[in-house]
Amino acid sequence: MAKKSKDPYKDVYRILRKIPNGKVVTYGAISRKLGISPRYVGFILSRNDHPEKYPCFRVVRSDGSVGGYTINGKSNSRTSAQKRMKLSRTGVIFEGSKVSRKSILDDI
DNA sequence: CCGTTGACCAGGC
DNA sequence: GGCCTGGCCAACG
Repeated sequence: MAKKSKDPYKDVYRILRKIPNGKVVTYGAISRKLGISPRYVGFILSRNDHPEKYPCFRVVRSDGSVGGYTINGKSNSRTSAQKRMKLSRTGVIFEGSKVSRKSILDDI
């Protein structure tokens, strides 16, 4: 049941830590789990204080496209390319420009 | 209090 | 694949 967290930031980071290698979660799955809007999930990740420390690159859009990626307030084609590289390096399978459905955890 | 903005989602064309 | 619309919740000025 999607109960609202008191500290969505903390819960998002906790979820990131329990994603196994070679898997990703969607913004929607997190939003349903925490009872917040998917937009807010992205907003939280964009304000990630430690982009190198937390595997925020393991969050993708529901259609399998990688979505955005912000580092130090910068988001552009280069950072999204980094996101894809990190994903493939951790074992995530790509089908063209999208993440394979098999690599996506629809529920947490 | 109100309007705008977001690393989104689902549905339609 | 693209574009648009309505909805979502919180943050910000």
